[in-house]
Amino acid sequence: MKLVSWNVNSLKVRLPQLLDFLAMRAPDVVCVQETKLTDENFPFEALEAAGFQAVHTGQKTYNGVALLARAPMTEVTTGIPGLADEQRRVIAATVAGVRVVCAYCPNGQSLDSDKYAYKLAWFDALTGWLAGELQRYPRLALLGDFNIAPEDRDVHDPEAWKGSVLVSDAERARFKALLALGLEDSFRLFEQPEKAFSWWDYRMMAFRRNHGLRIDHILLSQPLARACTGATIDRDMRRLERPSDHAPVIAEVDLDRLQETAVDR
DNA sequence: ATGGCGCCACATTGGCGA
Repeated sequence: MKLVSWNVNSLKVRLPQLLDFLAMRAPDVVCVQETKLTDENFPFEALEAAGFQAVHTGQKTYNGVALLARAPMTEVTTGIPGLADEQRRVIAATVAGVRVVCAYCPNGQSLDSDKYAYKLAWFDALTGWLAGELQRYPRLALLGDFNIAPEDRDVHDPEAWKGSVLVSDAERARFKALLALGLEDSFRLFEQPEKAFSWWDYRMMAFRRNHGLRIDHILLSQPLARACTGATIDRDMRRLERPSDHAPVIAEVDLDRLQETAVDR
C-alpha cells in the first residue's frame, strides 16, 4: 500500500498536477491538504475517472482536506471529536483495514499570535483523540502538513529559524507527544539524504537553493511501521510550472507483512 | 530590516500562508 500526503495549495489550480501524479506514481491512498474548495466544488468525477474514490471536508478560500483511495473507504469522520472548530482540517477513513487520518495542522503565524495558542491547543486535542483511536485501530497512519519541523536537521538554516514558528520548542514537544503515542516518523525509519525537505518558500529562489523545511509527515503505528518498506519525498512535483510550495511525501507499507493478532484487524 | 511569491476574494489591493 503506497500512502501519500500532499499539500496542494489550491486543488482548483493543482488538479491537473494531481491527476498526473496519480497516473505516474500509482498510489493507493492520497491525503490532500489545502484544497481551498467547498464540497460542492470538489472534483469527485475527475478523481473517480482516475480510479479513486474521494471524501472531502472543505470551505471557501482556506483549509480543506480530502482522502483519495482506490479501495472503498468506510467509517469516514471529519474534524477532531470534542474540538469545536470551523476550520476544515481533519478527515479520516478506514481503507483496507488501515485507519488513515489526513490532517492540515495549523500554521501558528508567530509565537505571539492567537493562532499559535490555537495551534498548540489543536495539537493537544489531536493527540488526545488519537490515543483512543490507536486503541480501536492498531493499524493507524497519520498523514499531513504538520507545520512542524521536528528536528534541526529538518531545517535548512537552523540558526536563522531558531525559536520561530514551525520549529519552536513547544511545537516540537507537540510532535514528540504524537510519537509518544507509539507512532513512528516513517521518513526516519530509513537512511535519507542530508537536507531533505518537503516545503520551500515560493520567494527568494528557495527551491533552487534548497532553502526548505521538512514539515509534511507520515506517522505510522507500530504494526504499520514494522511493515513499512520505504519512505521518500517526491521533489519532481515541486519542479513543475506553477507548483505547490509543498512536495508529496510517500510511505510504502507491505500489508502482507502484517502479523495477525487478536486485536489487530 | 524588509520583502520576495502565489492564491483567494464583496478583486485590480489586501489578507494569509510558512
